[in-house]
Amino acid sequence: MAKMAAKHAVRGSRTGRPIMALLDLLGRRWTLRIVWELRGGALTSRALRAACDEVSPTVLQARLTELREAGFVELGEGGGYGLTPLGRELFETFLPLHRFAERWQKAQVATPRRP
Amino acid sequence: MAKMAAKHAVRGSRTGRPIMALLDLLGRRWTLRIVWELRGGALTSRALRAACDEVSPTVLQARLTELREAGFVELGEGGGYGLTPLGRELFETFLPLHRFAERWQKAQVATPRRP
DNA sequence: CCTCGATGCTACATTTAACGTAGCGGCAGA
DNA sequence: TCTGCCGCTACGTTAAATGTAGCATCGAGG
Repeated sequence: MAKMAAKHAVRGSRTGRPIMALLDLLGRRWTLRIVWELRGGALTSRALRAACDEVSPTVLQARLTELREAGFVELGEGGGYGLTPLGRELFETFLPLHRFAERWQKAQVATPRRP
Repeated sequence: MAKMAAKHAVRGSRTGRPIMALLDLLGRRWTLRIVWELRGGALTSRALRAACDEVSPTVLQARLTELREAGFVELGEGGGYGLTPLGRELFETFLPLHRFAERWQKAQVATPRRP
């Protein structure tokens, strides 16, 4: 199998199942977090970096590029990154995760660790 | 507040916001994919590995351990990994992503790439 | 008993991704 | 002009993922 495709094709995209491509894209470090932090509106790259616990700008730019190519994020006219309408849809798609996360934490403390 | 569990605490767990911990956990390679592949029922470690495009067993075991500690996955009596009730809830939480992914792919081909 | 095959899981060397720090060119305001 | 922030990049270091091989264990068949 040749390496094929451009820089880095989304893993799983060759399967033809878009869910695989999406799961791979979102399964990279900071990707989900970035979308989450942009939920309240556009942020400058530096503000976004601060919101993401001071990610290294290398990864931040890489993720932003990927997210822009995926059509989820855009760089506004006057600067600042924001979600596209599609990106906002994506956010709302996994928004229920928020409430789930809280129930999960309760289950965490309620469930004993490995004995 | 200090939960501070085992080896590597989930990044973001120190923020006290469970969504951060969850986003970090799910934002690791193959984690989302693993949950996805277990949606149809339990799989043996090797079958799961095959389903995940032959991930290296190192990462697979690491993710399975994390997912088990998180209470999303369990190792059945007679062998084979399966989702716990909580894990199934998690899956159903980001199940809408599936339909979104297909709309996304259409938007992908409709949107011009880099000229 | 003894191999055979499959299970869950690990070792380890290599490759890749992420990190951390510094800095670039550009542009607006003081 | 001199700050100060903008988006973005270079580059050396550290951490994670990959790929291949193998271990111990168990159950079914011979």
